[in-house]
Amino acid sequence: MQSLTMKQLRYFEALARTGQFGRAAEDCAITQPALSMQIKELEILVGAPLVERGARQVRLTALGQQFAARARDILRAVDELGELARADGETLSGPLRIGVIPTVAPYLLPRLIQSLQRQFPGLDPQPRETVTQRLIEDLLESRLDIAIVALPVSEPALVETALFDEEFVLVRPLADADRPVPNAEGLQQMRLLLLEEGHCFRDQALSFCKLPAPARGLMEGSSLSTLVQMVGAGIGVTLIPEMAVEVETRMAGVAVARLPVPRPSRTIGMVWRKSNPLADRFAQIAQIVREIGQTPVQPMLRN
Amino acid sequence: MQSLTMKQLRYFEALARTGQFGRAAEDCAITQPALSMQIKELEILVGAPLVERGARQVRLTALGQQFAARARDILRAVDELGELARADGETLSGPLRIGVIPTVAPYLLPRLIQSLQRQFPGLDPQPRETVTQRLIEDLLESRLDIAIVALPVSEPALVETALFDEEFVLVRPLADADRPVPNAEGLQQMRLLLLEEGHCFRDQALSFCKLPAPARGLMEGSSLSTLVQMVGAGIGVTLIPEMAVEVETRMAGVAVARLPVPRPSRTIGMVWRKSNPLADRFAQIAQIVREIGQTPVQPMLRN
DNA sequence: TAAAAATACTCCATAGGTATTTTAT
DNA sequence: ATAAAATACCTATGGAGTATTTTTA
Repeated sequence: MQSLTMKQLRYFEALARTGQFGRAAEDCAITQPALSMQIKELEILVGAPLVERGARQVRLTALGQQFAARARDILRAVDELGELARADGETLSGPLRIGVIPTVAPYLLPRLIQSLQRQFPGLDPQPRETVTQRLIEDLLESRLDIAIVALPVSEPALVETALFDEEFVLVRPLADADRPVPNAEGLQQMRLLLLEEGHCFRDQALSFCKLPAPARGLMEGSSLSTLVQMVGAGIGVTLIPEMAVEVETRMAGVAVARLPVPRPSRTIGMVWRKSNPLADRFAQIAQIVREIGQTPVQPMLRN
Repeated sequence: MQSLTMKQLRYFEALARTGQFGRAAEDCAITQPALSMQIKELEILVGAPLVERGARQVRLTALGQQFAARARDILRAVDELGELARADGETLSGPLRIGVIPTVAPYLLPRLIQSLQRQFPGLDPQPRETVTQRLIEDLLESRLDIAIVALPVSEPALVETALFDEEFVLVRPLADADRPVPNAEGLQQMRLLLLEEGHCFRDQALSFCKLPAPARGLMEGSSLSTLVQMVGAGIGVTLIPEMAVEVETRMAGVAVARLPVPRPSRTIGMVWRKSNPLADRFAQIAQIVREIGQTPVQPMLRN
C-alpha cells in the first residue's frame, strides 16, 4: 500500500454515513471484512485513527470528521467528472433529475417534459416535486441536476437564472364575484386559506398581505387544488399563482379576480450547481422553459 | 473495469502535463504500456476519447482539457487530504515549503528557520526564493505551503495576513552624506539604481518616486546587494527596505538616510491556500514571524 | 450473550513488467 | 528511419470472498 485510492474514500464515506462497518459494506456491495481491511489501510496511510470502534456503532474521530467532509467533496467532484462526457456530445441525453416546487409543478411539468423529449430524444427527464428547501439540499448533494423554484435562492454554490414572473390572483366564492376586489389590507380581514408550512408560496402570500405567520394547523391545505376546493365550499378565499388558474379553477365553481396594484407576484427561476459539467446545457433548458412560460394556457380572468 | 480510480486520474494528469505517454509513465514511475492501458481504460470508462494520438506528441481533446482541469483539482484535494493528519497532532512536523521574495529572504529567513526549528523540532523548513508572481503560482499549484510577500495579493483562493510594515531608506555615496535628503521629486533627478524587472520592490520604488517604468537594461541590479555595491562605487543612489540596511550597508562604504515624510513603506505578509489543512497552523507561524519582525537587527540610521 | 468488527486463509482479477509490433512523421 | 504508442503475454500483488475468532455493551 502506498497511495490513497478512490475505493478507500468511497468506503470511508459510506462508513461515515452509515456509522457501521456492516451497513457501509452492504452499501458498497462488498463484504464487511473487505471494507474493514480498506479502512484499516486508510488509517495506516493517514497515520492516525479515523474511527473509534465500538461494538454497536463506530464514531468518527475529530480527524475522521474533517476527513469525511473533504472526502465527500472529492467524491462529488469525481462523480461530476464521470458526467463530463455527457456534456460533450451535441445532444443532451441520459437521465436528468428535475426538481420543481409543488405550486409550479402541475402547471409546468407536463409541457416541459413534452418539450424536452421533443428537443432531446435521448433525454430521460426524472421530475421530483417538493418544497424549495429540500430541492436546494438535493441540488447541493448532487441528488438533483436542476431545480425550478421561486427566486432568489442565494446559495453561493448554485447558479440561478430567471424564467418568468407570475402574478398572484384572488380566488373567492362565486357569490362574492361582484364585490369589489380587496387590496392587501382588505385581505387581512378575510378568512385566507393557506398552504401548509414549508411552501414558499405560503410565505409569499402572507408577505403580500403583511400578515404575521399564523398559528399552525388551521385553514391550511396541502395543495392549491385543495385550497380552491375549499373556497368553492365557501370556507374562505385564497391566493394562487396565475399559472394555476386554468387548471385549478375551471370546474371549481369559484370566481377569480386580479388584485389591484401593487399586484403581488414572484419570479420563478431555474438553479443548478455551478460545478455541474452540464451547466451550459442547463442554460439551454432554461430557454425552453421560458418559451413555455411565454405561451401560457391563457386563463380567463375577470377584471 | 467499472469505476474511475485515482491512478487513472494521476496518470492522465501526468499525460496532460507532459504531452507524452513515455514521459508521463516515467513521471509516474511505471512503464509506458502500463500507462497506455490505464488511459485506454479511462477513455472507455468516460465513453469518449480524451487525447488525440500523434506520433511525436499527444494533444488533449476539448473534453480531455476539461477533464484534466477537473482532475488536477481533485488530485490537489486528495493530496491535501493526505496532509490532514499533520494538522491533527499537537506539533507541526514534516517538510514545510516556504517561499520568500528576494528582497526579504536574506534578512528574514535565517532567523525564521532558526525559530521554527526551535519551536517545532520535527519540522523541516524548505525555503525557496523567487519573485511574487512565481510564488503565487506555486502556492496555487500546491508546490508551496506558505509564501512571504508584499501585500496585497488579492487571490480569492489564498488567505493573507500582515506581518510587519517596513520603510524604504535611501542609500547614497558617502560623499553625499551631508547633503539634504531628497524627497520623491528630488529622487527623480538623481540616477536611481533599480532591481531588474519582476521584483515587486522595483515597482514599489518607482511608484514612490512617481516615475514611469524606464526602458529596460540600464542601471539595474539583480539583488539589493548589487545595488548597494554600485552605490558604493559612486554610480548612483538607490532605495532599499529597512530590513536590508544592517546586512547590506555595514561594509559597503555608503551613507544611509531616512527619507522625509511621507516615507515610503510596504506591508510584508504571509499567504497560503485557504483549503490547506494546515491553514490554522500557518497562522501560528505568522505570529512567530511577527515576533521576529518586532525585534529587528537595529540598523544605524542617520537623520 | 448477541451483534458487530477483526483475523485467517484462499482465490482470482488486474495492474504492471518485458518483449515486440505498429504507426506516423 | 526513428521515436513513440499499441499490442501480446506473463507475473504477482492485493482486493475481495468464506469461515472463524475476538470484542464489548
